[in-house]
Amino acid sequence: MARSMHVRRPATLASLAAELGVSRTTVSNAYNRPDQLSPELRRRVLETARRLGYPGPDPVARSLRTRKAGAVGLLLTENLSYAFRDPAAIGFLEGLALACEDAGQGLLLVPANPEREDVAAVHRAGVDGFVVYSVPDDDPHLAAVLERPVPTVVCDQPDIDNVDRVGIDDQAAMHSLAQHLITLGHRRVGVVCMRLARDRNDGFVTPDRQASAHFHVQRARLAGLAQAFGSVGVDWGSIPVVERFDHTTASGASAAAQVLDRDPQITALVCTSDILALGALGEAQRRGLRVPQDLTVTGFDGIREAEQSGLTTVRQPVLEKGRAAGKLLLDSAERSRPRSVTLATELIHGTTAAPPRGTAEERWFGP
Amino acid sequence: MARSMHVRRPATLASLAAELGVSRTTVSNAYNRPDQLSPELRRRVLETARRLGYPGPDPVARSLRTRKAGAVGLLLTENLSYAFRDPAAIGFLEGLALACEDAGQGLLLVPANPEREDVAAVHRAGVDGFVVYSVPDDDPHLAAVLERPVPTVVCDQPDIDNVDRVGIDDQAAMHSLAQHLITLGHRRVGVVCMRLARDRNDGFVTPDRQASAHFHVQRARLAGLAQAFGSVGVDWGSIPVVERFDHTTASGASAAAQVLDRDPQITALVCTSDILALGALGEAQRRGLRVPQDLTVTGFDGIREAEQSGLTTVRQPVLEKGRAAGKLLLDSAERSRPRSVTLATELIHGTTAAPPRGTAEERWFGP
DNA sequence: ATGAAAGCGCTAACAA
DNA sequence: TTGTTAGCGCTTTCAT
Repeated sequence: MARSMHVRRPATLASLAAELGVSRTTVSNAYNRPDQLSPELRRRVLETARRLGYPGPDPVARSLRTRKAGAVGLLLTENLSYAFRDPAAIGFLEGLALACEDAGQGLLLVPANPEREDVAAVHRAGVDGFVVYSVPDDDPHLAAVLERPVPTVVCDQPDIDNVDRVGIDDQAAMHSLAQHLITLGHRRVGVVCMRLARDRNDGFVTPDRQASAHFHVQRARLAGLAQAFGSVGVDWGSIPVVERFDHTTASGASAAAQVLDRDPQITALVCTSDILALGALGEAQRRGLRVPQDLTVTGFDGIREAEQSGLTTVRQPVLEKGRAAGKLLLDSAERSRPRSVTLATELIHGTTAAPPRGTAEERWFGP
Repeated sequence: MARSMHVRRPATLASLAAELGVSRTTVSNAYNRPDQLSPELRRRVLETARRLGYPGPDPVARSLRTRKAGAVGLLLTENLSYAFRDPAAIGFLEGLALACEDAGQGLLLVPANPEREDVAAVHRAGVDGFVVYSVPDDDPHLAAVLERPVPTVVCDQPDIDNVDRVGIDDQAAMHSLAQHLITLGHRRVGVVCMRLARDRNDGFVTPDRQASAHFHVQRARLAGLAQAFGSVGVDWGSIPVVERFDHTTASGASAAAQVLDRDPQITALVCTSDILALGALGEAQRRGLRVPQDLTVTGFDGIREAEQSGLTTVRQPVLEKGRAAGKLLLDSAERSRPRSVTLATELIHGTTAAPPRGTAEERWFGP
């Protein structure tokens, strides 16, 4: 297969028009409005274009003129490549990609490194709108996005003035999971959660930090737990809650260890994500704790790996979330803005939750 | 969190300059070259910008002027969302994202639906270069990319004039896997392969179609097999080769069934991808065939799921491939083009390959 | 069916 | 340090 040689842009629409002795309009029409042109002339234009190595109208110049980039920007909290390591994020991406595909729009992954506060990439992104996926509410990248005069949809985020939103009711979902554990008889529990703010804090979390977490999702899930357990008389302040910056099974394992070391008497370990829960499961096994007989472990998200392990968790429709975000953004019918979509979740009764040892409940539910 | 209201772009660099009574250059410098400006003036500019709701220089206009889009385009053979369902593609994407991130470049997923021959998305993409991942060599999207006057890197593709390339030696890798099977004693084998061309052909494949496959990767892998088995006297034309358009475990299962129905005597089933092999494993189980005692099954890629199943396969460094592609593209040092990177592969001796039943080899290797 | 004129919003020499 | 001058390459009324 051969390729024509051209290092520098060899021809422009204007030079092509000059060569042909026609106006720029005509050449433009040859590409964009074939019907505005005699077929014969169009053929001549296209042929001359080929001969001159004219690659067709420059997309950037066209974008400037038409005020349309033909792409949607995606802002992620994490290193760009993280999106491809977290199953939940992958599901979200797939859904979003689906929506973009349907609309013939590109999907631009914006490199927003949370370490550097380099907002330039947001400014540089030539897109018609942004989707923001689960970033801390004080993220400078988010602020930069909101300053751009393009429509935006935020995911897993609290309401923002005049901005569309899609998400789930994290607090209610976690509340119902907690309720389930309470019904089983659990009162003395431990918690493993994801990053609560931009600073790294691998360790125990004060109630204060819980309440003021900058990641909406984590704050809401913890609030759901605190509320449910608080309402049956548990002193939430005394419950060990351990935070991890990195979202990996290894983090889940080490966090679980930290909780279990602090209070070996806990009967249940609630994790705010499946990934963390999977790690916790590993740690339990390492310690010879049988799940669920000796220890109940729960997750959140409903990723496939969790399902395969029989994890008790909350399933959320990640793909749908992505698709909804895309649809919302691309559905430019400027109806009642801002719009808000809250998707349903489902409590998954897996095999990793059971009544605590030696309780009356255990006899009812079987050992 | 509040957001300023502006439906239409409210201000431009020019209007801001006018308001301030300074030149456009000065405003531009305030954003792009802070050092070319007295701090005081800069402060005034930025403050007035905020007051007027000026969101900073328009990225598209800037791109037009600077001839830099700050993004890399990715062209995939499949529906855009497919990339997020195939583990190998995900690994590639992760690697590519890593490289982009390092360079502060965005990654634009170009919606190239293989069904429609709609090349417009390629023309519309405002990018500084393209990475093309495993498309058929006659794909019109590929042709469109090659016509764009930007650098391009192709993956898993035969050499193209003047275009950088990264890949593995598919033929050699498959040859060595075949050699392994031959050593074990297999002669009567069946093959399950991925899509060989743009048309759907779910069924048996003629030798002709094998040799003229438009997907380089599949063609090379089949060639490696044919060569290895041919050299020990196997009549490759009599070997059942079944193709599947969709790349799923379900496809692998049904293709395996088709092969086994055609020739129940085969001792080994060679699949050209792990996904297909995983499906084949399921089908074998369904038929009560023990692997590897009754049937040997092999894959290709080395995805995690394969590793977990103990699949005998060829591991290729998908993440590295993505990263190498990105580096090649972004490393604009215009050295000796075209450059070509061939990464190493590794034969994984899993637990799904053993000598055929009742052979001398079986006695040597154990049952 | 084709052309002329008027920018889209910005940056980069080069001057002052 | 700041301003002037020229476009980057294209599309789009509005005429003809």
